[in-house]
Amino acid sequence: MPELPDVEVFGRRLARRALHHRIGDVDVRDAQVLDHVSRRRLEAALRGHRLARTRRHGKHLLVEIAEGGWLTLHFGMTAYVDVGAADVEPPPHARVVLALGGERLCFVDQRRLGRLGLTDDPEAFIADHDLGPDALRLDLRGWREVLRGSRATVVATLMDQRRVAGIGNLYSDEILFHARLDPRRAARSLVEDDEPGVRRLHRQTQRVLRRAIEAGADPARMPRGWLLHRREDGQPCPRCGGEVARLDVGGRHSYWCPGCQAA
DNA sequence: AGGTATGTTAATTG
DNA sequence: GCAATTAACATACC
Repeated sequence: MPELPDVEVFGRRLARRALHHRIGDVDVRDAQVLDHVSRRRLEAALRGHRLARTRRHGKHLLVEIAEGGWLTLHFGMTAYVDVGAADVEPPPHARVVLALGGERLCFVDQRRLGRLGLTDDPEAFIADHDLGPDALRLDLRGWREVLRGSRATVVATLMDQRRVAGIGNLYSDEILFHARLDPRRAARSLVEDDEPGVRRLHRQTQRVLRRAIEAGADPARMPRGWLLHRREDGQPCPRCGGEVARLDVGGRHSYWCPGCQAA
């Protein structure tokens, strides 16, 4: 599930409960989730040290280690951060568990596509991963640049982490729905002859992502009028009642309303 | 048993 | 070089 709002929520959870404690045991239960770092090196970087603050870029969460360095987390398809009391059993599929005083911090990942690593330099980390600007920090001018630079469709552009970081399948559909844009449309055509469309895209990206964060990234708590409750071919559109359609983009399914997302 | 899943990356094709 | 497509990764769920 983890797109920008999910990662933001994980970061806030961690910031609220896992900072400033002295780290005890570093229990790597499954080394497969370690990203180019050995158990030894991870333990040396963490044990006896403290987490100082969090920072998010797109779908990546970075956690500064007070004594130096940053922990990097990416959540793949199924990973999340769990913080609980030290005496409560970690959830199933906890892959890395840090002891933090009375608490324990878990990186949990059923499918093991998530990754946890270390970096000394967040900027270099972002550059190495070829990440574009974070979707929430992109202003109108930034959007024009992103769209102008792409020859792909607007839906592919939104999901391309190298162009703009943080938006995946679910939220690209939601944003385009509220911005009333046809996902198949060429990104560049927006800058060329649809300034109002560019403005809607900017505005709705902000609105949708912020609102999703407020809802704790839990779809059940998001507004009833949102498309994500109707992600199935033939479901009624929450705005016009027309049929939601499926579009296949890059091997996954995207949903939109041909009735209200004009070409 | 087979299809599906909100992500990333490499290989392939046009 | 760019964009689109496909497969692979790994695993639980329906």
